Amino acid sequence: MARKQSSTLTEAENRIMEVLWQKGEASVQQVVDILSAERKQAYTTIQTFLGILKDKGFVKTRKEGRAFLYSPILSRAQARTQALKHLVGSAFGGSTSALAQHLLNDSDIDEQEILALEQAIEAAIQTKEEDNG
Amino acid sequence: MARKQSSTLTEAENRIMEVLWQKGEASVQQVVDILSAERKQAYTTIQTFLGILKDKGFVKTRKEGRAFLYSPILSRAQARTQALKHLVGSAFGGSTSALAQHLLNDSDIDEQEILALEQAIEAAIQTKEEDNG
DNA sequence: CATTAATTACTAATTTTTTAGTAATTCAAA
DNA sequence: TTTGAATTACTAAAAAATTAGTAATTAATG
Repeated sequence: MARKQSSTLTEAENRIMEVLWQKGEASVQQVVDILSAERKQAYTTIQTFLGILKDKGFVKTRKEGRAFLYSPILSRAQARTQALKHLVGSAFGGSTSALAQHLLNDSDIDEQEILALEQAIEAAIQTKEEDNG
Repeated sequence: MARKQSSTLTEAENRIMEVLWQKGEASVQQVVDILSAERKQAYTTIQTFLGILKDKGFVKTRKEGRAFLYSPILSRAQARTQALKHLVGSAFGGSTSALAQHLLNDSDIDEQEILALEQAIEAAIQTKEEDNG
């Protein structure tokens, strides 16, 4: 027996989704061009991954002339939520608080960022209070 | 060509490290017994993973009678830092702030947890101020 | 219309991850 | 001291992830 398929985007999938999120819509060739700046990859490699993303329901296509144009169905926020849930589940015992604690105490987040975070939290609390009446 | 080996713990590796973190030290058999409550796995499967973890330098062994006892070299906090860094790098464009923002706005963290988080942040700020004089 | 360039569809191969079996060893007990 | 159970060492194999090649198709252009 063997492993089960990843519920979140794999790294290669994520790189490609990043392009689609940035551009909104792109052909295989366009993705190749953009990714080639950082990382040389064959046209057919990108094509394969776009096919996988299509199969998984993360992108949709429309035909423009001879080529397909790919666009995201899964949003960046959705992907982030999935990835975060996955990490919290596997590495933080399912506790978001444990993750937060870790961010504050053990990781290399600096004071500047903590203060920014605090303000974000204040804002979030305001919003939630408004939501709940 | 193909993918490069994961820099962080894989899921199966993590499950086993979790046992070692909890117990401090354990034999193959003990890990099997503990994990079998949740997930039936062959003795040799656990043995293989402990070998992999040894190769990767994440655990060390000492011989007790006929059996080896395994204990963590990599701490849970270190593993969490690695996993978090990896996630922030791949899914949050390298920005810890983006992760924090996401936690507050887009994920399903509830108000209770946000309040707890705020207190943790207050405490963290206190600590950092003390550190910096 | 034939050639060519881009694109798609299909196939293939390698590494990692996950899982487990078999053979050999070792220590204890009958 | 042989038997047996636990353990190790080694091997195997399948699914997932990553990468890319080849053949077929399509559309434009000389």
